[in-house]
Amino acid sequence: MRIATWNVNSVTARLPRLLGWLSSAQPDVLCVQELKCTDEAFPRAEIAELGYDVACHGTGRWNGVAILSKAGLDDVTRGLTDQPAYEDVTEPRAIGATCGGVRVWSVYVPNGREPGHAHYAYKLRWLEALQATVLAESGAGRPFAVLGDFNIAPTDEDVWDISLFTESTHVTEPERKALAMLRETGLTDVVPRALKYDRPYTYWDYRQLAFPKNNGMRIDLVYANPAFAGAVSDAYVDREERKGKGASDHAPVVVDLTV
DNA sequence: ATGCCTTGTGGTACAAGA
Repeated sequence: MRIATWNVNSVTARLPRLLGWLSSAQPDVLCVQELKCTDEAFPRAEIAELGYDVACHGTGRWNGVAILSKAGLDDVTRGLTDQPAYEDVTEPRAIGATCGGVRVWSVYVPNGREPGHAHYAYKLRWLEALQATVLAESGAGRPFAVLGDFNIAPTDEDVWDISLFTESTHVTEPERKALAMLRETGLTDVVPRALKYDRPYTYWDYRQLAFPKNNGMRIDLVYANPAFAGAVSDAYVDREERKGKGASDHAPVVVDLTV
């Protein structure tokens, strides 16, 4: 089974590239983030034509997550248990489903904006809710993984120049502690191969030639329980999809499983 | 060339992204 995650930065703007990538990479399951559209506006028919069942969770111009599956799509859950709100809005940032016996969550962790900002505190609270959901669902022998845009670089090596991040989110100790807590519940960081250069970055800013300079970050992660991680036969970042006109600023992360 | 930001919304700019 091939399972992938991709922050598409608007599913409607990315639709031609999304359809092309689904056809060429042929994932059985794709976790999508940053839909930037309502469920009504989601391009369901075009994706269904490629053989995918769709479960989406979007409300409009910000956020939005989905799971596309050719392997079954059961027990869909929208939102985390006790998911915190931001400015009184519980945002569409998490959706779970069971696909061919594999439980997956597609998540778009809040950005945080800057340390000290209310959005940063919200990010940490949100990660606590994610941990509670993981604790409730990742046990037993069923393959389980949280895939998505975590907006956290797990180590200093996961950003192109750590010296530029002294005042920034994505690399702070509390954010990394939240990832460590997820690992302590039994999840493993499934680190993909880089297809070029030495680090498997998944995001490059649109500005300042970040992609040609490989000024990237690894923030799109796959956190898997032992049954999932033990079945991984390969994992890579499809950086080819970051090239050219009309690309998302994130590249897909692809994981192959023996199940 | 992988190439100097992109998106949706609302209105002829702006917030948000990380």
